Amino acid sequence: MMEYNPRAIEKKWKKYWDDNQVYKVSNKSDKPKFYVLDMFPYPSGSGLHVGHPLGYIASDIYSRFKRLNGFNVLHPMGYDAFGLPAEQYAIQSGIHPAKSTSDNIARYREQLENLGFNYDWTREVQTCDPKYYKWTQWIFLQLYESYYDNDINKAQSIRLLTEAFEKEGNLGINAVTTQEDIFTAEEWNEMTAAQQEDILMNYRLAYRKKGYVNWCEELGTVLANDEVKDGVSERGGYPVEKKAMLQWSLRITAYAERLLNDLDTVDWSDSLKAMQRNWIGRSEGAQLFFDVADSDEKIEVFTTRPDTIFGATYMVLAPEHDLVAKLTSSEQQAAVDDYLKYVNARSERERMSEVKEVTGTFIGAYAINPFTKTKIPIWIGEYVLKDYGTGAIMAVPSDDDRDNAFATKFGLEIIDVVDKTDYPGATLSDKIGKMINSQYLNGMEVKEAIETMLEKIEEEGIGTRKINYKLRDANYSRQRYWGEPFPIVYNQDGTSFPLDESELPLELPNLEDFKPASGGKSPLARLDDWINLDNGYVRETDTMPGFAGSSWYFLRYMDAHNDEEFVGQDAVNYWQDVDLYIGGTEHAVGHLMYSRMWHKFLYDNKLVPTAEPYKKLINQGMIQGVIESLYLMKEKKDGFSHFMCAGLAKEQGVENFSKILIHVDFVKEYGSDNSYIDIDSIKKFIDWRPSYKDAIFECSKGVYQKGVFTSKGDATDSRLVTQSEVGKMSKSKYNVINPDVVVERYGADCFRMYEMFLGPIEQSKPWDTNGIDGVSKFLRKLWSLFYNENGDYLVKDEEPSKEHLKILHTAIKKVNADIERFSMNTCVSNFMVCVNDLKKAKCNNKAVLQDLVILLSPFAPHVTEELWHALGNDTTVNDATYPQANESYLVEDSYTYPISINGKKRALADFANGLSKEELEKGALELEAIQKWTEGKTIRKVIVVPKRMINIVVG
RNA sequence: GCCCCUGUGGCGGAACUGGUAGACGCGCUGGAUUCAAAAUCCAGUUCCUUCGGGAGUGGGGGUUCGAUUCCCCCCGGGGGUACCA
Repeated sequence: MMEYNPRAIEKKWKKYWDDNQVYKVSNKSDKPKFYVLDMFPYPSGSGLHVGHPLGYIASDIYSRFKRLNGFNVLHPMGYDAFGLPAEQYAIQSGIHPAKSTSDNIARYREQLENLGFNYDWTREVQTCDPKYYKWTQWIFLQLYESYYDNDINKAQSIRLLTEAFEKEGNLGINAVTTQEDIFTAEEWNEMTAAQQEDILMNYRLAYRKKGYVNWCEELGTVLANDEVKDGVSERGGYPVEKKAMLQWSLRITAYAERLLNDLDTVDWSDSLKAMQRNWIGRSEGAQLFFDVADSDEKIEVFTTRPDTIFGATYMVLAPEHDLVAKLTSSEQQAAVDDYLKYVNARSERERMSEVKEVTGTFIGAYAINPFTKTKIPIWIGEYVLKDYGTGAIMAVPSDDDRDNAFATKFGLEIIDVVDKTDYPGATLSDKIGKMINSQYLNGMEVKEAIETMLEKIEEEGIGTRKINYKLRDANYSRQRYWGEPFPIVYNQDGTSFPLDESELPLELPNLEDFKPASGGKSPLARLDDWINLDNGYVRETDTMPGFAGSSWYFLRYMDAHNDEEFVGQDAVNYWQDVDLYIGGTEHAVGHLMYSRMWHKFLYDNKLVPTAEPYKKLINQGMIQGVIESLYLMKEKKDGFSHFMCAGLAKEQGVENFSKILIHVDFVKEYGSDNSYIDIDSIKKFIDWRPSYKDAIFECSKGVYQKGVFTSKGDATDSRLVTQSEVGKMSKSKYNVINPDVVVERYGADCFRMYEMFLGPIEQSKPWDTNGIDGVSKFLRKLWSLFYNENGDYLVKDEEPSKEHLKILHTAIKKVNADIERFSMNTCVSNFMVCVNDLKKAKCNNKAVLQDLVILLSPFAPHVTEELWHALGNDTTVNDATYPQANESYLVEDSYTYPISINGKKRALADFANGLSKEELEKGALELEAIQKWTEGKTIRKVIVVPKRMINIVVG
């Protein structure tokens, strides 16, 4: 072969890998296992851009590296194939989501294969495949048939619960539940089946309940908390409102404490763990009751600051609180009604964006402060949330910013209870200071006072210690078509029944019209034949959310074709858990939280051997794009749109211009300060945006309009400078770079190495196609160690020289260490150094080059497979043995010491290894370059660190 | 507001536990080869400089013989979260 030809080489070896099933992985092996997982992609219609494969390349390198080091490596891929976008697309286009999804999957597969990944495709899964979602439905039913036992701290069969109810009622049951009323065994046994079922719903881990949910009108569905950002839907950015609906939920709150504590056992980034801890939001405090004056009612509140109770001068209930109706006085009825009307009219978004403004109203009732025994007014206010704590607070305006703002606005009493004069600069959230105006607490530090009050509250029987979580149960119903149907039917009373396991999977029926049904229902609600069963029962018409299928997919890869179990026990006991998970941070609180919960549930049921699914997790950064735009004058010129060069626009003040996005493909030297468009580019732009066909394009070289360029001097072409900035790579920014295009030009090996070379995987960085030449040159240089320009094979099988071995083993040592710490960018640098040095040293030695080929193969699998065979091997390089660094090749007989005067480097000098500290000191002081600095000065100290540096302190 | 991450040449980025700041690559400059270009190769490239040196890792302080690295304060960028009681 004459020169390095990636296109031919890559095609050839892909076929070889395929024909020989090189990447097929067995569940039976004597080798230690290693499981490398990529985050489950949703196959979107726009395909992959260069940002997506970043994590896939890193995981591919690592899994190849592990395989070469003697591990049996599982590295699978599949698709999170149910989801909203396909359905939204179906509504617009009429194309069935199954069709568009499978088309998109085909495109993804093609793009992924193009990059030479070592996936075992025989294990591919798709969540929309009935063979897969049979088991999603099955796990849901296990959740439905379980409750959480606080005494043994794990999930238990609901059968054990009903047995206990039959014998002793629910008094002795310590379970996670929303059941408040106590009942005896007799009462339970006398209940109707429907009544019993209602009670069980308060215990089931998958349960159905009417509650306030995030309703998105535009998407026609309910969303989980993590799918709502800033009061709008994460997908699409549509408004979301709180709506009371009958919905399925998962009792993830049962696992809050374990989800929090077990974060200490996994190797994840601090920021990711922090996000999860925040989302769980654990806080310790007290739950206590305030009596209501002239009433039997009590108001239950949660507080983390029981020490400040002597400063509690009023109470606030959430507007939706149950007691509001009961406690409102007739005089205040009109005011309360007005206020509730106002609150209900406000969208979630308004409520969030106008946080600064305090609103509320007095309801005309009073509570008794249990410690001061004074009557304090009860208010309602938006700032108290129905679904956190008890939906009611004791307000301490002196020690809480929100209470303070409220009290100030409405003229409520403020009593100082914490003296912070000892702590200048301390804020209210610091929880420090000395107690005042608080009877027996006076003089105590806050910490001590909290503990004292907690004891006091329990002693007096007005409340208990309590731990609260921000984490809410997860909405599990979606009023959509393209998701897993619930294996649930209802009788005429609305009581739910699970389908029998033998009836699974409950397949998603076919549909032609994908618009939501009326009344906030899924399109499935229109399928009368499907809904209504012969026995008079009806089916659930909602479908499961996206996180259902993705919460356990990594288990299915272990045993993808098992028809008997969701995963075979032999398989799961062999593969255990995921050793390395690479993916973006966007799943921090959604997918990662849900799948951890499912895993813990399966663990409680002894179906998986580990308590956590993902041992180590790396968040890859985003690859950003360059966003290019043109400056368009806000005022038209002679009725024509008028674009101007960025330079001219800046002179005239950019506020007079609007920025019009332009496709980066049209821009010359895009991304640089000098990015510009010439006449050719302008023509492309006009073809793309025909509304600007008559526009004026003005730059310092001249003016272009309607096909004519009028030069301002002797220029023959336009050079209209565009505005470049770094931002998200996305279809809507017209800056998407398709990896296929890069691979076509430079080859997959080059693309893979260049993505790694851009920088650390965790960091976000901009894509710049220009830089790829460096990696391309490197690969050609590598090739040139094997073949000269005439195609002559240069490799010689002889004894390697010491120099060559040293170059090789330096690289082995560094690359090995760098892969282990996922520093792929420095690995690429090390390869470049190695090849540069071998080239300079004119190395064509077989032993040296063969080890180099193995070392490089995880990064550039195609070219190394070619060279591996060229070296005379006839099995795949994947089955080679990874070279180990031999320190004896690396020893030097001297070291070049930097010699500093007062910490500032002044000279370099070679000293033989093995010299004593005294000899090194003497040698350094004798140097001419050093004497120049020490002359006439006192040498106070000399620090000698062998094989590092010498520092001379003079004064 | 709170929490987490981050700040190094024109650019992407190196520098493992404190020890030669700027590896490697892009870009740029000069040169070789060429009729010319591409490709390739060689040399240079942090800034200032009176060519002795001086300054320098967002800014200011500190610890140390020595700080990009550790500590304190401040500023900028990114992400998460938000009336969470």
